[in-house]
Amino acid sequence: MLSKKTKYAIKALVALGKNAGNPPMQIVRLAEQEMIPRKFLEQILLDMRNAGYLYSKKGAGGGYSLNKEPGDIYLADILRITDGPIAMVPCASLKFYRKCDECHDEVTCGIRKTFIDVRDATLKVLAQTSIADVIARETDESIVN
Amino acid sequence: MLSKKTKYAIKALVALGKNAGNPPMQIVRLAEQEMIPRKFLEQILLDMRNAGYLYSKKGAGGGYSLNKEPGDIYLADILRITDGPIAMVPCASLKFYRKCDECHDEVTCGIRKTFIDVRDATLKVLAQTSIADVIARETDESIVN
DNA sequence: AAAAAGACTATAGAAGTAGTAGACTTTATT
DNA sequence: AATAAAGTCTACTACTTCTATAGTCTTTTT
Repeated sequence: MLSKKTKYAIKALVALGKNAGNPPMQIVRLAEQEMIPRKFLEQILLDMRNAGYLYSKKGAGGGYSLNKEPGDIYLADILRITDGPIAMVPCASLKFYRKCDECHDEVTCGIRKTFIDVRDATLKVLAQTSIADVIARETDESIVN
Repeated sequence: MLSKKTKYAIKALVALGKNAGNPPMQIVRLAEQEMIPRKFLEQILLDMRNAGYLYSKKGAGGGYSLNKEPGDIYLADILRITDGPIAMVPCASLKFYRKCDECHDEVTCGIRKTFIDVRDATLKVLAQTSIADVIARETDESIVN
């Protein structure tokens, strides 16, 4: 399951994406608008900023805005910042590889091979879906289930 | 991330699959062989048994064996027993659907639509991979990464 | 100087995961 | 019939991670 942190992060990026062109948005406003606990959102935005996705400005008239085009921010990258690995087992992770505790022989592990397939299938979606895509889909009612 | 419970469950099913034809396997032996804490494994096997995947026999000479063909036990079903939903958000789950707390309008939610795609991609692998497939892949060294 | 914003660190509470304990039931063997 | 060998079931504890909150500091504008 996605953490709330990740959901909040995506919602914040979407909101900031829609706000592009306008003056930066303050944390408080974003929090209210998206129904996210203010101080929690603060941390999340900081993470995203430190990862280069957001630009922030202090002082009166300051706030947050996107530091990239919405079309260049992919969900896979966001998830990795907020939730860590995308793979379901550490030994199948591309960016957070770690040996599984329970695994003696990784090369012949049937479980690992299967979950590498799962990872690839998941990434095929998440690494190709950008914030712009998410925004575009919001108004597209063609997909029902 | 997969819970240890799920990993243990898969390993146990694989071991029991390989043991098919022989007398049932005792929990203690299975636990030792697969390096799974005995009492924890006990619970897991019970769950799998109550879900119809295992047959158990009490008393001397008793133990556990598969109640289905290894080819008829799919990872998706196991995961659902041990970890619950496969989707990354409750509102995108087929078997464990629940409304997301943060979501006002589900129909137009771009996040939901994307994670339905992820769910489908994941299921395409997990609902088609059986314990028999996992066993088969163990000896197949053709897949390296 | 004051006010408006974000930056950063620490901590607390809640929930979920992993593992342990123990008493009970069924079955086979002697 | 008694004993031993298994699985059954429920409760509980420890640990970790997630969610959220608090407070102090820094920067920028007016």
